Amino acid sequence: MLTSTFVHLNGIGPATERRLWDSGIADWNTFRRETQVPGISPARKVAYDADLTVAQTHLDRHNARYFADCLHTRDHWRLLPTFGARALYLDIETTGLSARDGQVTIVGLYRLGRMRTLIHGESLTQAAIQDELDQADLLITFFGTVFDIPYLQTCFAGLRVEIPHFDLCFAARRVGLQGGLKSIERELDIARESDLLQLDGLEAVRLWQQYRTGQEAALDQLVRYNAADTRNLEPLAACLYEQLVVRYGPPAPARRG
DNA sequence: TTAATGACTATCCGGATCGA
DNA sequence: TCGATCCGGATAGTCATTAA
Repeated sequence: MLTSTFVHLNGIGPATERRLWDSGIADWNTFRRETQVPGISPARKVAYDADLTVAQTHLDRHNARYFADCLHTRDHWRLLPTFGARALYLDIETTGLSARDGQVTIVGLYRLGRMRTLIHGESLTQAAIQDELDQADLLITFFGTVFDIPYLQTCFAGLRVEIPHFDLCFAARRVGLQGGLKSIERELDIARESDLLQLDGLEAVRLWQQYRTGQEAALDQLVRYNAADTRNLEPLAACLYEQLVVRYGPPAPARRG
């Protein structure tokens, strides 16, 4: 999918990219082999060839950060096959107040098949979050561009997010799935433990308050709730990716990594 | 309830093409 | 080579949506 992408080139949008695909130019190599491309002047063709060579170099070096900068966030989903193996799935819980007045209570991090839970007052530090981000190639959240990441960056000034960010909330909307994480999970038959089905973000706030008054079991349930939210982002991302490819990707023969 | 972002829409402007 | 035309990318403004 990534080597079929042309919208990162200055002056090429979705319509031109679609036209390229329809004319048989399905990937970077094919584009560069052509001596001329209809609708693109020879001078621009030379510039684009150079840009694609640079992009190929970064792809060969597995440099996801390059594509974070040159691709619109709307198109970061295209990076899933290439960088998904080293994706970091992230979900936070808070005290329920605004980022200025509140606190992060739990940070769930799922990477390489391993769940890590950072708890306020115990393991939750800026360094721990930064360490996970630095080791990942792709960040995947639900509504994280609006809520999780800005909240974390308010609580932990200087936290750097330099990797591409695939926000599943807006991806879901683009394929016609409205609603929050739980309702979309139900719609796509993504399972979670039955005793966690009734929980939501506000309940998570109450569980934290109960834990602070000494109820250890509340923390256990909160951690499991957060882990379910975080882990379920993986099958949700895969499902949404498939739908995005059908809707916005190249014709079937060109759909590769 | 608040804040912030993406989606959507309208408009503008630049670039490519084509004919004289 | 120049000018007219058209296409489409860029931009600005507005609206809808979601998180805890």
